[in-house]
Amino acid sequence: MQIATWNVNSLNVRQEHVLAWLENNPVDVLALQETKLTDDRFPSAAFAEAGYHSVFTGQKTYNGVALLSRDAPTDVEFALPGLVDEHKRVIAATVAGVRVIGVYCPNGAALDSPKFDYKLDWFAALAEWVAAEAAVHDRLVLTGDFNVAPRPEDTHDPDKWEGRILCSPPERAALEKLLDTGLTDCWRLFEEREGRHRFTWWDYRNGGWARNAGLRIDHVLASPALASACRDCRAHVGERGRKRPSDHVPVVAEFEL
Amino acid sequence: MQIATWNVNSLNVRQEHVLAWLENNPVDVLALQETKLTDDRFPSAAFAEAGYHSVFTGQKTYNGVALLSRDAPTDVEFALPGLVDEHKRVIAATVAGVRVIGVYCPNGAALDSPKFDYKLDWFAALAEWVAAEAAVHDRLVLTGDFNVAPRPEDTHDPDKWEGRILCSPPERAALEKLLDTGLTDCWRLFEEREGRHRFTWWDYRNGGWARNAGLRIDHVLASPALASACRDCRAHVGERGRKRPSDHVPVVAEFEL
DNA sequence: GCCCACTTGG
DNA sequence: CCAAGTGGGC
Repeated sequence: MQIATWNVNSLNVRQEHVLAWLENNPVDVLALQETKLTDDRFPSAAFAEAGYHSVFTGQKTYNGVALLSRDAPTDVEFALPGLVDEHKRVIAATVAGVRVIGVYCPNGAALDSPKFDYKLDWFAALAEWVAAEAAVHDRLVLTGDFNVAPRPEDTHDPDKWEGRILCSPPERAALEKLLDTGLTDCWRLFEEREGRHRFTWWDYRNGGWARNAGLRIDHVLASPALASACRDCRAHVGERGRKRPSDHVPVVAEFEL
Repeated sequence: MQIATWNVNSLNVRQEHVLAWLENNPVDVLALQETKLTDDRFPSAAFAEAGYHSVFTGQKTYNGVALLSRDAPTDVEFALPGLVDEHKRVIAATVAGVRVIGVYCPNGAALDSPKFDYKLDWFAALAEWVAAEAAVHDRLVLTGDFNVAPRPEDTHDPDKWEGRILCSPPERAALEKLLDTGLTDCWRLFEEREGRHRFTWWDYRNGGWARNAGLRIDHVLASPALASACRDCRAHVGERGRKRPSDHVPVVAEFEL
């Protein structure tokens, strides 16, 4: 079973990229972030044509998440319980016996911004909910754009990034708390393998991609039952080099179930 | 000798259209309107590559005119003398012994708008200057987007257009005053010929092109010496059907000199 | 409708 | 750098 995540930065603009990628990579589940689409505009028909069910919750201009799946999703939830939040950042569903939670975590803007406090509160609410879900679902995947690079080696330039937004101690602690609920960052199981690329996001600005100035901020986190069955986890870095790319690339984890 | 006019509605967007069209239609002079480019951004090099000299006067967002020519232009003028005008709407040059005046006449907005008064004042100043130029230059062409359809038959639907902006009596009188200086509307010399299309502009709105709801508002006006040498005048209507077209098409007049 | 400038978010 | 919204012009 393959489960993937991709922050598409506007599904309107990236719809053809996603369809083409799914054609070549017929994963079982794809979590999308930053669809930037209200639900009435979600292109369900195009994905159905490609053999995918879709569930989604979105808004104009910002945020918006979706889950595409080959098998029909059940027990769909469209928000974090226990947090009043205008932003559409969470969607969960059970697919083929696996609980999949797709998230678009807040960016945080800057350490001294109110948005940073929102980010930490949001992670705390997520951790609480994921702990509850993990208690119920043996097979659970939490995936998406976390806007946190967990370690110095997950940045192209630790001297530049350590302590800054996406790499600060409070953000890393917040991510760590998610892992403390018993989840494994699947990518780390395979990072020593050949041909593994280290990053999942490259800023549009300052030629981030040309300079390989990236971060690893998109993750697939798996419960013990799934982590032990994980056979691969990689970023599809080539997508960043296409025309009109998203600034994020897909990350795919494979499980032997 | 072929002299053409084209309101490109942003040369930034239409640069490739113009280059492709010139490749197939290597006219001697092409007058452009609505370049919407400041002079520092005018793509002279691309046109030089294609074998054209260029002179231009433009501004950000609005207006902007240019003359492209195979032969080097001389005696270039960049404005209407005798009118203080922020708008870059006029450019004149002598090319191969022909005085070419390229104009982007004001639209006028609506009959009761101050912009309408500006339009009439602008035409009056143009007529005065053209009369002076015509006295000096035997071979003279005044061409561009005049934003006036001279006669009912220059509209797709006279019942709708007569009396309205672009077709009102004062505007037609203002255009007539230009012709009174001894100029001929070249298109009328050939309008009975087969395969002649009647319009040069179709509104982007309401499927103007699909409905052939056009107007003839782009003209080539020639002095007697040139009018008697005129062998053809036609609109290149096919350009309106291309991808991301301007709302205007090129109009080409041919002179046997 | 389409194009531009400006703003906000990242 | 890229995307989306607003507002003006035609």
